[in-house]
Amino acid sequence: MDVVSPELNILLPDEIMDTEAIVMDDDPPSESPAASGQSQPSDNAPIPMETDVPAVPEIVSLCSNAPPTQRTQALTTSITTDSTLCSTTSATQLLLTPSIPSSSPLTLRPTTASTLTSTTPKTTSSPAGVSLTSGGLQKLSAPFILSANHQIVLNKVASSPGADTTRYPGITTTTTTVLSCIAKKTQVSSAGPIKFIITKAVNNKGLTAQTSVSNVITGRVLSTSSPVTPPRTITLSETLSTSSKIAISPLKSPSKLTVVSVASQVPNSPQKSVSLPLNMAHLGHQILVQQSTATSPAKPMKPVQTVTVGGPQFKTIFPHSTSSNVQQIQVPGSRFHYVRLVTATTGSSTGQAGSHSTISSMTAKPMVVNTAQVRMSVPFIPAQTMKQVVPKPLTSSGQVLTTQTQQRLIMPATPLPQIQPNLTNLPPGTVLAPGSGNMGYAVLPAHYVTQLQQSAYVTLASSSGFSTPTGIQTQARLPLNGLSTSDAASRPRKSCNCNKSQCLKLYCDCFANGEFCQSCNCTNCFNNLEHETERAKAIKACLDRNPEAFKPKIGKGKEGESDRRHSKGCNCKRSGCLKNYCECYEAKIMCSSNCKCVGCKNFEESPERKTLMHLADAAEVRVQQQTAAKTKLSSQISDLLTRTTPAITSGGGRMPFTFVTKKVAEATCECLLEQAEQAELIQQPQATAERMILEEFGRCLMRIISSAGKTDCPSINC
DNA sequence: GAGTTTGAAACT
DNA sequence: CAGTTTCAAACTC
Repeated sequence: MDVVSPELNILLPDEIMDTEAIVMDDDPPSESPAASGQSQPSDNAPIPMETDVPAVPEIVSLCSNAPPTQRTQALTTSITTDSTLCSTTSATQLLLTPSIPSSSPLTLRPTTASTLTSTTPKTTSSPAGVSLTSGGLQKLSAPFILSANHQIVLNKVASSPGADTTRYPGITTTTTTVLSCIAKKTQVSSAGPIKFIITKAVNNKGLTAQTSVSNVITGRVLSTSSPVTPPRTITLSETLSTSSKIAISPLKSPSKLTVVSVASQVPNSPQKSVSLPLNMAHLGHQILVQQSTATSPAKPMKPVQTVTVGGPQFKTIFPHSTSSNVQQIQVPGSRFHYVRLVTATTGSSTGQAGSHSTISSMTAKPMVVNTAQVRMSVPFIPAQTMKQVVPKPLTSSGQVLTTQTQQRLIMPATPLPQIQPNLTNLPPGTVLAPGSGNMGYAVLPAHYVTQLQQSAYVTLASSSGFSTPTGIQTQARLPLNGLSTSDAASRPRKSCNCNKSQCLKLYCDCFANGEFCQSCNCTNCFNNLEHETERAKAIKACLDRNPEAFKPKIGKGKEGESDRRHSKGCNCKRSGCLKNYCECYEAKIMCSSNCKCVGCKNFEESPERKTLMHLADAAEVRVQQQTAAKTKLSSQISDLLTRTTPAITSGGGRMPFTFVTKKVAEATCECLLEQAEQAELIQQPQATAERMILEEFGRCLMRIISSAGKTDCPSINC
């Protein structure tokens, strides 16, 4: 069956990260009969961001039309297959298993096998009115294809009491329905099994067992033939929260469910449509569309908010009412930091603040996502502070989108130049309008946000956008090249010195690490927000050359560092792999069979390596000793000062110099001056006078010494 | 700090 | 895929 046990779900995050570790479950052919006939392009390579997704909940939230009083549900559907088609067209229906324990994950099962062969564009809609429509996948018959790494998150909060809940039977909550689709490019293997896994992410309270989701969400997943690629997951998570938070299945949440394929079909429902270009899958973008739950029941969400792909009106809005609006997403193993911009809690939505959203994929077209409200998460630089994004009021359509029903789009900043906003003219960080060309998204590196913190807010919105203040959130570092998160966090950010690459090639470490250049020594740098268009192109070019380009080169070892190895291997010829020229040595790992190095000395038994290790250890010991010595000395000095200070006033145990206070010195000087005056008065020769003064000085010293320990403040009397 | 060496990335 | 060039970091002086 499509349902994955909760235990298995717990493992999902790691599995998702490690694509190889993920084993696709073979679905009975009956489940995806149509899929067999279809062939999906498997060209897409997983995007680093997407591959790292495990930690990041990928959510497509479908706003439910349930009454506001109902609790929010987030359904997370995980597609575990390598090649995944999340199309609205698929006939597959998801069913919620009845009587699911509150803690137990929700199970959606496709009532029918997903049809991959459908040539007509199809639309999937959540009960909330969110629909995914496949626009032009004639041959693929898939509404849209998401590469494995891509995440599409549609999160809507159902607010309208009149909303159609029938499609989501059992789901009574009006809160947030989240459907996350992570689709990886897949080769269209002949019948790829489709699996649905729906997990109740947070709370199951409102969920009734009887609810069937079949109509609500239809997902198709084509299993890829490539063994290497891990299955992708689409997760529908149900959350109770009425807050603006995006329902995200916790990384290790036991409630997480894995759904192989999910397709929602809600034809005819007015919906926002988001068209995703096929190539988008290549880029591995994450798209998060979330409609936050309306806090006030008085304002039911409108059933449909249409996002038109390719439409000029794609809008991205980042409400900034609170710092909570920005959610940090840390993806283990990924160099990118994702920042999830979450819709503000409450707001007045006017016009068609989309309670419904439609995502349509068009085969050959570059994707244009048009949504009144879309939020995006972008890979971020680690340890950066995120800043606010303020939604701007939409002016063009005359619709005012409020934070309540906003859809959020999370996308990697990198790929998809088609949807890349033109940020060139934007003041850094303040407001990001949907770029020239219909694109309503923005890529914000964390540090950039930090840089912009002084700005009142950062707004990502369509040209007509909204404006609202946003909060600030600090991001954690992502693991970098096999380094643990903490290591990465401790790792000082290196500034590059690029001159000719414009910091848009992998030569540039900043760029390679998915970071914007900041405080670098580079010249003619394009690795910044001002050149986001160029940067996006460069990223795409890199990914075209090597889909793994932004993935960590050092695989994480499962059994310790010994298992860490360079995914690609080094190619050293002269360094013996014992210098930092060698990426293996630099990563403090030994060369492996992946390496093509010549004269390698970076292996376990290498005497040279051992010598270096010993030297390095010795040096480290010396450094540690020096540090310890400095620390000790500093501590002693500090302690001494601490002890001596009170001794001045208290007396006993004082250091000798502590008795020579200013007062004592002045008294001594007076005594000496008086002695000199007396010598002058009696007309003593200079030599005698000097002797008298010295003798007096000696007496003063004796008095000081004798008074030491006797009084708090020695007195000098001539 | 300037110049050299090195190997990954990019290019052909 | 292999050979060459470009590039920036690592290294040396």
